[in-house]
Amino acid sequence: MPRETKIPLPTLERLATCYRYLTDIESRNVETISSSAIETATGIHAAQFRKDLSYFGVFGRPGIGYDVDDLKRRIAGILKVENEQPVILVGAGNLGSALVGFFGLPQHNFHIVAVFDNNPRKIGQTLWDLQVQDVGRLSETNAQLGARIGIIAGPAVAAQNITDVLVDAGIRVILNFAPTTIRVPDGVGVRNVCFIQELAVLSYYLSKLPEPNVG
Amino acid sequence: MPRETKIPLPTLERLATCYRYLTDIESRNVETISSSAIETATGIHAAQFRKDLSYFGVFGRPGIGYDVDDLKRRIAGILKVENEQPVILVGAGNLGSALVGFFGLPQHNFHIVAVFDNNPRKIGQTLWDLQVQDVGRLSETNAQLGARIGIIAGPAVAAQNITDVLVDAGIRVILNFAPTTIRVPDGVGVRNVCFIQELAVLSYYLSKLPEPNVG
DNA sequence: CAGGGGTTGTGCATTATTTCACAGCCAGCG
DNA sequence: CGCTGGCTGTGAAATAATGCACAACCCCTG
Ligand SMILES: NC(=O)c1ccc[n+]([C@@H]2O[C@H](COP(=O)([O-])OP(=O)(O)OC[C@H]3O[C@@H](n4cnc5c(N)ncnc54)[C@H](O)[C@@H]3O)[C@@H](O)[C@H]2O)c1
Ligand SMILES: NC(=O)c1ccc[n+]([C@@H]2O[C@H](COP(=O)([O-])OP(=O)(O)OC[C@H]3O[C@@H](n4cnc5c(N)ncnc54)[C@H](O)[C@@H]3O)[C@@H](O)[C@H]2O)c1
Repeated sequence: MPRETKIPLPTLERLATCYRYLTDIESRNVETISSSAIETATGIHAAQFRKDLSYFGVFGRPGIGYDVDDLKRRIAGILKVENEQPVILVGAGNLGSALVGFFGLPQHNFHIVAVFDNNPRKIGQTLWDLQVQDVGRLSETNAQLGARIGIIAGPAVAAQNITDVLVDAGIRVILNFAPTTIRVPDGVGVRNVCFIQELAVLSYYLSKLPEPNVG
Repeated sequence: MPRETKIPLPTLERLATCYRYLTDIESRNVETISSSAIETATGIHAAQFRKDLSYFGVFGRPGIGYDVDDLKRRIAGILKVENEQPVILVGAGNLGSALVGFFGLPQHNFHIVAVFDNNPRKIGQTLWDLQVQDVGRLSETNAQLGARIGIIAGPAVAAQNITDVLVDAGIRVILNFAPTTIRVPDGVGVRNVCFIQELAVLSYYLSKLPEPNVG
């Protein structure tokens, strides 16, 4: 029963998917859930899921399954999403405003606590309940906020620049929406989200799909 | 030299990343590029990249590297992104409007040609240069547009519903932004993009990161 | 035309991840 | 209490993906 071995990245992604699902069904009054029920709901292979949990010493009850409430708490503990976490966002454009207004974030304990931009026209504007601040003062501001998670929603050309500013301000992990690869020093984590890339892969799928068998 | 064997999904994702990068450097007048240069720019391991290309019979020149222009065209051909592709979008909310206004899409040949919603207040509104249409008429409209790529930007509770409508209208691949797992019939491709999941994984990283070694 | 520095394509070893399959456990029931 | 149907945890086998290492190749230079 390895407790602290290296965890495969796919395992973490599956746990996150599952966590999302558990928050869903929590509202309905489901008490316990089996790994195979999770498979049908999320597409995660049942044995895979059980093994994922076993990495962390999370166990269900044979013959019964997992206690929904407990399972959710345990996964939250693993992913460290039990407590509210401050997040700062750079780039108050189209995507940035959508993110600030996205209620799904606070619902999952991620709170955007500050928004920055470098455009004088944007600085000072109010986005939902936040005032856009000058990116030049990011470091200063974050010294007080203490956020360690940052989101890049600025243009690709500025992404590296923004990255450097974020890292300088003590940000330790970055979610990057700009369609470009950013360089970070060791000890800083990055995940890229690129819609175009997703569409490109879908486009490939599309070309390989058999013709529809409609009458 | 396997031409039409099963292609690993990571290979496609890497090609998409690389494609994005190539469009970047095309503007500057770079003629050729080596796999190791691609590695430093994108983080994709050089040998890996060469192997990825070899699946498709795309070859560079030993001692020289790859012709940028040609390579870009070849990858575009693989991913089938050489020609304009119509895309339809469901959900004219925060995220939906950001997507419609996102110039990166047409730049990469993806054109959002119609937007649908079920909220009477949204229907008829103009989003950039598109008028929001009633989702009830999606199938009818798409019979003319012939789009085969669909984007879901509606709420999670409606996602399955929207999926069914899309599939019914002849959509063959779906990019799903709703934080829920959707079921599709065989022969329909799906990719999910879930920001919360990304943040959750980052949150895990964060907890495992060594403390910053700042003086 | 020989030699050198640089780069590719790819078989093979290595590492990572998934899947199988089954012993062991649990609750309910007669 | 003993059996039964259902579900878990996990070692071992299978599959997938990556990284290595090197022959083959190309251009340039002298
Ligand atoms: N809009 C979308 O749906 C969408 C989708 C996928 C990816 N993206 C990517 O997200 C990023 C933002 O997209 P958008 O549509 O919101 O663009 P946008 O132009 O609307 O917003 C970009 C914002 O970043 C600000 N900015 C520019 N340079 C900056 C800097 N150095 N420091 C701080 N702020 C700076 C600009 O002033 C602007 O407000 C882009 O990289 C885009 O490719 C957008
Ligand atoms: N806003 C973000 O930054 C963001 C980020 C990540 C994921 N998401 C996800 O994207 C989706 C949309 O987010 P949003 O912030 O734009 O929400 P939103 O509420 O602003 O927009 C949702 C839109 O979908 C429409 N809609 C609802 N039911 C529909 C149906 N059955 N058919 C057609 N249209 C329908 C609504 O009328 C509304 O216009 C949500 O699932 C959300 O979780 C949003």
